[in-house]
Amino acid sequence: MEEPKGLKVIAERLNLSESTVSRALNDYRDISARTKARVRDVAEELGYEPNTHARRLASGKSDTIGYVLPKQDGQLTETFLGELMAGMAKTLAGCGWDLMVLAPQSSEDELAIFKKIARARHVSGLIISRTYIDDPRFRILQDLKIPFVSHGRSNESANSAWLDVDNELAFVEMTSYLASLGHRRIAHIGGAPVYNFARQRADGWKRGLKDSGLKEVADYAESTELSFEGGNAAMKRLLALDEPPTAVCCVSDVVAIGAMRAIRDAGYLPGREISLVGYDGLEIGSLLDPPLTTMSQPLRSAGSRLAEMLITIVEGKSMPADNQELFRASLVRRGTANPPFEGVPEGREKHRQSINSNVGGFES
Amino acid sequence: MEEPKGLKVIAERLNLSESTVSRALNDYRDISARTKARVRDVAEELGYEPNTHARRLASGKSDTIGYVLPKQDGQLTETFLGELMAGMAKTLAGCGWDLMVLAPQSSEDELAIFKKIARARHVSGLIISRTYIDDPRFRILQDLKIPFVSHGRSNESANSAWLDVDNELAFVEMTSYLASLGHRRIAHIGGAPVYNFARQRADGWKRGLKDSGLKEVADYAESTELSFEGGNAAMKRLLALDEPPTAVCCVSDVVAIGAMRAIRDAGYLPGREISLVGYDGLEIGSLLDPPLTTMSQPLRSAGSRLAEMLITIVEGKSMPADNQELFRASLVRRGTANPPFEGVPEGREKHRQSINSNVGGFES
DNA sequence: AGTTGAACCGAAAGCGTTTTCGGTTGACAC
DNA sequence: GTGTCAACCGAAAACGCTTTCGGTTCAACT
Repeated sequence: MEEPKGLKVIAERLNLSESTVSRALNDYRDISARTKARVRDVAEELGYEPNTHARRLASGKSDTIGYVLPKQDGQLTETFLGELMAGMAKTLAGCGWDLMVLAPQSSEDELAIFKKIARARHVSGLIISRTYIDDPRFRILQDLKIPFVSHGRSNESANSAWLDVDNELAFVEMTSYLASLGHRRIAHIGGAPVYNFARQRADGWKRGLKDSGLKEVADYAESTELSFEGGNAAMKRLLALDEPPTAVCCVSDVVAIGAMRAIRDAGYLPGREISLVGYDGLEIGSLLDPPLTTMSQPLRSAGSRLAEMLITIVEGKSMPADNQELFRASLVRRGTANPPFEGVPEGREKHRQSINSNVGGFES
Repeated sequence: MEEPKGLKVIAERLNLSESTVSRALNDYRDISARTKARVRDVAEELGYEPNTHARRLASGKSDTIGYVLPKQDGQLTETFLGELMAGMAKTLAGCGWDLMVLAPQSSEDELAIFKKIARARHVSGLIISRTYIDDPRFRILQDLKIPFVSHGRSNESANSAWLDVDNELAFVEMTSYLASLGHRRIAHIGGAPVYNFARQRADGWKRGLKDSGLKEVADYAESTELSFEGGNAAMKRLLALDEPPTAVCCVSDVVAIGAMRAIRDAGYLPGREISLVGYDGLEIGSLLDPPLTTMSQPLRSAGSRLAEMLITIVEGKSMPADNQELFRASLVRRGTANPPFEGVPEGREKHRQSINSNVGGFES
């Protein structure tokens, strides 16, 4: 028993034409309220669900947007992906849109994907992330006339849509906070200067120094890769300076944790001899010893907002340049940012002794 | 100047019919090699890209599979999502398939999504994760005749497709490893017993004890939520026992890190007085102090394999029950698993003193 | 010469919607 | 009555592809 689906059955059941049924379901206003109600009832009763492909073919819309996963330099263990995508998927679903994931393997692959989308148009818009200071994707997407929103700004993003966290402000606050605790020698461990957020954060640090009347020391501006090892290595370099900093602003929690390790290895206690603040608000930071002070940013709402913005752009209801929003990060005070250490050297010695008493079998 | 896309243009350029062009591009074998070549050349030259919706409508296939995000109990900060999805998206893209993300907000919502898919069929198959011991979704999806693969087994998964890690074996190995180091009092901090992996891991621990000739102590079987706090609280309970364990198998790295905290707070050093092993292989564990010994599982390849399996099932090339695969986790020896501590009490005292010298401002 | 059968290709019927364009009502005003 | 205007609804043409069903050609085999 084949049960023929579709508008057809509904139409036959009601002695209406398919077109009337279609318009009734889509709430056209040249269909009487009574008819609409009857149609909806029958549709409900039959469990009717429109055929997505037919609808999209006929209407010329795709009701789909794509999220471009960051190209994986190494492992793709971003903790924010889940929250971000959940935020997007939820709001999209609310409007009947779908979320598709694109996972380019390389820049060439990414370009090929973009070109394909530009032609096939089976995806109406894109959300990109991990933006670079000079990010060629902005122009490429504009040239290809693919609507998009970026999670993060770029030099190229002046007249495109974006949602970003005010990284600079966050690092101004971070730096000022450390200064207000009494620190005068505040360093910065930044990320690779290709990433736009890395530059913004470094700028914030510089401005924070200036605001607090501190001068910028060139040796205090470190830059490293966004990993534990990166933070570790950078902190080691800072510690080797003639006059090491007493506080460090870290570009990310992961880097900060690497730095903590270096601090420990040098026989100090993070948050005591050397204060530091991370960025990301990772839950894991709260369980470290001592728990990592950090700045946290909203993620789910960001995903949601990104989706909203993109939809209005795709539908032509607003211009890209009118969709630029700055979210704000907030300081999470935990244990690694404290006033400068005034203790006697013996504290340091004692600490080194016990912390580093290696029981054997430790590999790192 | 409207440039008409489609098969039509190609057909006209070559004086062929649209149907021939279509079959040429789809490599039908009743088209001569010469014609195929000519068609492909022109298609290439024109930058032809078939209209996805038209193709799917005509063929009745959707070439799309959906990944169901874990329902978020709390924050969705799974570190494995990125790798897993990248793995899926990559292999899917290789076959011309799309990956769509579904983010159910609740169980009811999830059911609604399933029902919709069952009717609209715009998604040909699903990948689900975070399976429960008794997971209603297995039967629901079978009843709705939606092809699916689960990442993780369940009581209900006997004749459905799944890919899982041999959690039990992993924990047997973990437990045996600790026993081989000389531990006799080995505890387990498990996850909520609704999750199937939690049960498997607990079972593995029990079997590992038996294999090593150790007897299972009821008080050593802790169960908690999968968070830092959960691990922390469970470890506190273990430490409060008359005869605390000397080693602990933790259901996840996150839980293990929480446990480490409790160990420290009690004045001990993880890996010295109390050994522990986590599970997940999180990179972050390697930068802890001491670095966390753990079991790591392959993720990207799992995502890739899940996608492959689902495709063959959707295409009817294999039965669900024939697609059941067990991956294997591997031990990552780092710093928190060592032979039982034989030291004198003073070591402990010294340690407590310096570790807990609270500089002030620590919140946790 | 007639038959057979590959090997190739075209015509045309879908696939299930949306949307344009008219056409038919009936009410209401002139 | 005739004209006008809403208010409703139906016919039919897309949308761009796939796929079935033949049809033609030409070589090879009786």
